[in-house]
Amino acid sequence: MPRHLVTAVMEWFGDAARDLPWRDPDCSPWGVLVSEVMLQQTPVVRVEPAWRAWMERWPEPADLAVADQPEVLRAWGRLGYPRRALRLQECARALTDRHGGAVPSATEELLALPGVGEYTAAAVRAFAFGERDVVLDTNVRRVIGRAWNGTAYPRAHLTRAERSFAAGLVPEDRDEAATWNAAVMELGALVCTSRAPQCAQCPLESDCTWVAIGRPGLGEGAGRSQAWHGTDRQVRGRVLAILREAVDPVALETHPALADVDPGQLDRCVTSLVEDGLIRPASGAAYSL
DNA sequence: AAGACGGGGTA
DNA sequence: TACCCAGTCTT
Repeated sequence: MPRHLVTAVMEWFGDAARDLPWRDPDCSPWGVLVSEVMLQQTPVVRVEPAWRAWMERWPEPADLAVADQPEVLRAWGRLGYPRRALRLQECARALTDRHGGAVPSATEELLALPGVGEYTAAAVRAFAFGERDVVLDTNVRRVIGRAWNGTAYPRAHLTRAERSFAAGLVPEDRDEAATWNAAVMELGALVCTSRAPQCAQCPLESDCTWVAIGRPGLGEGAGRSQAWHGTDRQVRGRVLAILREAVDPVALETHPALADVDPGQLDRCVTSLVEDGLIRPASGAAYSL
């Protein structure tokens, strides 16, 4: 196992690490957990201001647990996947109910929390508690795949073999493990990017298997572009955007900003939003957060 | 194992 | 315009 690659990434991180508020040594485990949930599919630059406002408003799980849902959804704003906001509040309630208002450090307890899956549980353990764990997000998988395995893009699903290989890279030492997890993720986010990797800036360039074989497959593994325009997801987003801005309940089916939406699709989306608990029927045929 | 689920920045 | 992003949950 070429350990010197691991060392090179950790040394690179010493100079290149971004100064992010949830990396502050004084940041609470709750702050780390909030950041990780927000960062699920939303880039750092958009999360940072929302995270600061969120933490100022609800500094502890107990604060968020008793917040009004419409306020929570408005604070979530345009981060996307708003069901995460509801899960985060459910998570806060679970923390106050089951864990005395604190974030647990045991994997099993973390995984039992709403909105916390394999990645987030590992990330909280590593970044909030300094535990030695295997943190595998899309960045880490891409770096390992390229530098050690010579593949341009990771598979759609995490395999047992991939998890096992990544585990073998994590340093035995607790502090080094924590540094490695943050460092390799940062390398994937800043240098070993998906579309346009900056190999000339990479500490692994001279040791990278993928570079050695000529960087094959760049731009290929992209898969089919996910449809967006006119999808239910887009319509749901538009409905939510209207209700976030509204002071009073809104009659959606006659709303001018939704006039171009097929009535059947609009009805389907409104129904699903109600089922998801994101909106609720108000007076008459109007809806609100 | 596959599909659903937001939204905006970037090339 | 197309692609990408610190994933999770449901079926």
